[in-house]
Amino acid sequence: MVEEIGDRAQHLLKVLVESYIRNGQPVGSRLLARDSGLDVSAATVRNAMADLEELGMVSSPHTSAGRIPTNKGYRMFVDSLLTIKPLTDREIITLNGQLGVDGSNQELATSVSDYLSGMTEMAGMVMIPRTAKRSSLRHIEFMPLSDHRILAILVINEKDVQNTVIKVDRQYTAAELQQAANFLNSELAGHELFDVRHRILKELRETKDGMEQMMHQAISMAEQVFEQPASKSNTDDFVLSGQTRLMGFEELSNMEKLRGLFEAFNEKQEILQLLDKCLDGDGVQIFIGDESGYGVLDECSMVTSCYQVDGEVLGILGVIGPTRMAYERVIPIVDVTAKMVSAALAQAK
Amino acid sequence: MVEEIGDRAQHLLKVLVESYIRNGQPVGSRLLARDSGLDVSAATVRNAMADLEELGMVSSPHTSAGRIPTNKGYRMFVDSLLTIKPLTDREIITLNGQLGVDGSNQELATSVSDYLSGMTEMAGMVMIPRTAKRSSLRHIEFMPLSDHRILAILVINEKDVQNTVIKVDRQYTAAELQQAANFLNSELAGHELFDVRHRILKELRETKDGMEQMMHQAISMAEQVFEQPASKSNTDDFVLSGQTRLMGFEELSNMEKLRGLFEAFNEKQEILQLLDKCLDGDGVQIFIGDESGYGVLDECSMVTSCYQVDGEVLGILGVIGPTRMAYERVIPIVDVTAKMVSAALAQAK
DNA sequence: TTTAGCACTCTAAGATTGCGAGTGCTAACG
DNA sequence: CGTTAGCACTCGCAATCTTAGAGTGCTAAA
Repeated sequence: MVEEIGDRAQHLLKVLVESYIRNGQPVGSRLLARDSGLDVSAATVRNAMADLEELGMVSSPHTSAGRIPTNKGYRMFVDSLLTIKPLTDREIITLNGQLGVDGSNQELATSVSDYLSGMTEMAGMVMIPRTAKRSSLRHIEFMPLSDHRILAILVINEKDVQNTVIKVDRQYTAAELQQAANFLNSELAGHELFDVRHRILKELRETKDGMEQMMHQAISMAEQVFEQPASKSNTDDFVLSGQTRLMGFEELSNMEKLRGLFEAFNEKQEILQLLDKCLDGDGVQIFIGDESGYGVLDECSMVTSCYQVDGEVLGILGVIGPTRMAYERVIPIVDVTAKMVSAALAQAK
Repeated sequence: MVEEIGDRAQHLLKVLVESYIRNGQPVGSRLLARDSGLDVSAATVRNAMADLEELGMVSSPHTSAGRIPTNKGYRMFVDSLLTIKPLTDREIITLNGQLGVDGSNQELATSVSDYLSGMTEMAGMVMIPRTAKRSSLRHIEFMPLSDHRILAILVINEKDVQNTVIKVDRQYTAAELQQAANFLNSELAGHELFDVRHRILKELRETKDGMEQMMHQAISMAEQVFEQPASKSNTDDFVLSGQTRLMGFEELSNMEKLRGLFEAFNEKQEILQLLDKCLDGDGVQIFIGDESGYGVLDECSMVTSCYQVDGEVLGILGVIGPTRMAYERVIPIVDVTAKMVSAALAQAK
């Protein structure tokens, strides 16, 4: 099971991947022998290549081209061969300047995503998971609409606003709704959304009898309100930017592939699912090619990391680009960005 | 100034454009002579073609290819030669089924845009102009945040909510803010947004002295609130869908062009500006190629129409696709869609 | 004014060729 | 036994050439 790879072969693989990432050209034995720094002949390198090919680390596009890394080769490269290149101070300062904590989460996410895209020249993404355990209800408000409908406005977490239309069985006056909102605010404000969903139900069951009619109705309205956001607000907490940069890469010049990719971006749903998987892992995570089991990402890799406050994961950010990307640069960028976002959020709390 | 084109030449141009739209191939004189239905020889057609070329209606990619229409040729075609093909009843019914008036404007716009994209197999777009004269303020509400900031929530037009963070010079209590909101609501609720922007200023000036401190402050808060939305909410009232369909067209297989186009979609700003121009015109309007003076739309055309209620224009909708599109189908689709949206909105009012 | 005829032009698609890069194999070497 | 040099072989790429076909413009006749 354990695949044996000699030190020299490992080194050669490393140099090969680096060369291929730099030039995008299949790497031949002569060139590799020269660039490796080892004092061996091309023939020796060829033997090593044959071994690596057998292990599925490299492959040749055709008989007389050099070798290119396979996904498995990339995997080995990033897992154990990669030499990370730390960010310069200047780059870190730039990032810090971009991070405004003033705006809403949406705005923060957008600016971070832009930053990631700009630094890597690929597509940047930031996701705020919908479970959002940290979000607490600040205030709730009702407003009568026509046709037995009510507009409910939730203020969450200091700066985010969410609104939902619910339907009720009769027309309510503004005063009635005010009363209902007052009641709900006194009961629920300050609690976390997750808890709210459960406390509501409990309260309804337990104190069903001894309550005023009005409160009864207030609670059933609240129920309606808190049912929806889980599915509806899903799409709003994912920001992607710089997609068009991906059009510049040769490996994505196939229109079919590219179209599939962009359609996936539009769907969001599937990408989100994929990102969900990263929530568990700590530190930078990398999906190479279709490791994600997601066809359209064939020739792409995702480099992600989660950001967190007080040890609790708040979300995921990262970049998406061609598999042939400069990992040694991209990885620290994603890593540092995640840490700085974490810090910024902690400070803002 | 008036360019003379004989009846036969016009007919030939029509057939040529139709043929080119269908096949995407330059049209030669022999084929054209046959398809035109006229009883003339290819040589005669050639003479006519030479005239049309001189007038700038057609051009040949190279000496021995057929002719293709120029933008000017397309323009003449859609202006005076086109035979519109009405929609089938079934298509109209489908559209009607898709139009839900329940949701917010945003949702309505999305579904219409999807419909347009689906029917034409190109990109659909729906814009709600930001001037939004019809939108009236329903309710305003303040909520204290930390650091001398206040969250202002506007309810507009029955179902849309907008929120803005403003900064003030001191901390206000919830009660104070409630009082301010009450005052503003009594003064402003029910008025159109456009008017509100102006009434506020007036009122400030005129009654400056005889007012309570609180109201003074309320007004200056309101000023801040109504300043921002003009620029901020610009981006939210434009929906585009099916962009990826454009990737299927040969004329857009040039990566540079395509990228420019998609970047323009992301910017939104410039497209909106363009759409603004259509607001004046009545009925279906068509931009062919770079008539818009907007480089990235080189090989594209836009077909738009505005939708309105009570004779007042509410917004623009339309499709964007390659210049070589089936106008005789697209035009009625856009036309009918605009009318049905108008009707749906009138009914909902 | 229209038409037929004709020489001419240009492109797109094969076919052919040579070159260069790179391989795999084998035999020799330390 | 790992390493190396040598060599025949394969393959793709680009350049060159060829050919077929489509279409044109021009001219002269109807």
